[in-house]
Amino acid sequence: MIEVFKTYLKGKGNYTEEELEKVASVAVIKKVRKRQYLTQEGDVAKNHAFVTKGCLRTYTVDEKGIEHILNFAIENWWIGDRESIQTGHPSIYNIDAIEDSEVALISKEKFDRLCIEVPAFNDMINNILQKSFLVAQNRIHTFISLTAEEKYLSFLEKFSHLNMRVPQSMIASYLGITAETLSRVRKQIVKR
Amino acid sequence: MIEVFKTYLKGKGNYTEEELEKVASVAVIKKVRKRQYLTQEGDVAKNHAFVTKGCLRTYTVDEKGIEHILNFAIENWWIGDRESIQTGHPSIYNIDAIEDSEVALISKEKFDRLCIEVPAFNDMINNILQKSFLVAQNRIHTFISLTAEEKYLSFLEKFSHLNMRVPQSMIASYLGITAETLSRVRKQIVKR
DNA sequence: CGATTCTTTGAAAACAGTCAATCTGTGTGG
DNA sequence: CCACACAGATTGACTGTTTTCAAAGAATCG
Repeated sequence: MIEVFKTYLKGKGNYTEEELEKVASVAVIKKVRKRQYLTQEGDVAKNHAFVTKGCLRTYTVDEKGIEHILNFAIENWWIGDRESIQTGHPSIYNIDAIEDSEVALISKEKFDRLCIEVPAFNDMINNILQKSFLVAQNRIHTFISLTAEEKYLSFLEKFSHLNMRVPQSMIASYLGITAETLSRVRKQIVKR
Repeated sequence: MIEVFKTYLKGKGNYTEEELEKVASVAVIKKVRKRQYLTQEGDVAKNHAFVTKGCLRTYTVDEKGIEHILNFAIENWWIGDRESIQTGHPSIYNIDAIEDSEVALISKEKFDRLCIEVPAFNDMINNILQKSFLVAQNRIHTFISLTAEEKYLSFLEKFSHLNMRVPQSMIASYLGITAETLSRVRKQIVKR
């Protein structure tokens, strides 16, 4: 499945054949089965992860035991707690698989070295960061300005492919509403 | 006030004297009076802005005329719609001054050239981007997991300095709640 | 099929929003 | 210096939305 990663790299940057090999060679493929953790709250995250297959999520669990999903990642997305990786502090997030999945792991050290030694890689990562920031900004805007129903509709517009793969209760969590509310919201939408 | 910018640069990256001058020399100082726009919805943003004095905000106005504040920026913060600057699409945000302010403007072209010609600048910008992303991520987490009161308390912990300078109604908007709700929340907190 | 997970539904309670009125502090012009 | 206007904050009464809790119904999987 390293091919998925290589194909992705080709599409995202101007890599020479050599550089491509260099990047791909440091990645370690790992299978993560449904419900299995990639990293857990309290761990110090050591790896950046690129999803080659399946679907994972980043989330926290509060005192009441309620899960709050911060992100989903499917094929061709990156996942991982940048904060913990960079700072070396324990992560506050859990990451686990929603489907049987496969990821390409790159350790912090190797990742940082790639950023220095392969300019195309560095540029690619910064582009992704830039895009991630805009997506986050956008999501914040939905939280401060939209109702539950509008948030769901906006989610469908942007991430309809996720809607097919992820349980509704998790989408509700991602939107910051309860599963019951989402169920009712959907009923309302269908009615019209 | 360009000195504020230079001091900031010195603290944020390993610049030679030359590089420092090069960066500072492309910045154009602009005064923005209270309530004056820096950019308006529909404009194509042309400049990155660094705040040397005062306080500005990024916000949208919905169909009902309600303002939704996405960000504040005070001294030593950057502000500007990266999306519009990069893509050349009209901005969906308004940026205006909350206090009489002063910003250092750097045009897209000059900014991009600095990123290429001054590695320290490029690194600094990417560091800021990384940090901005983490802050945004964190804010998203407050939206999906906290009540109005908890969001306000969390805001106070992180941005008490803003609390002193920004009207409550704007903080409410930033938190995605109404001014009335914030007022009641504060009353509750004082009671205890 | 039985077990488990996910979704839907109902009723009541909690929470936040709306609208309108009042209060407070600040600054301006006469 | 006072009167007045204005912006911002508070309060009350009411409405509407969302959550909570509990139970019942689908759907999925071994």
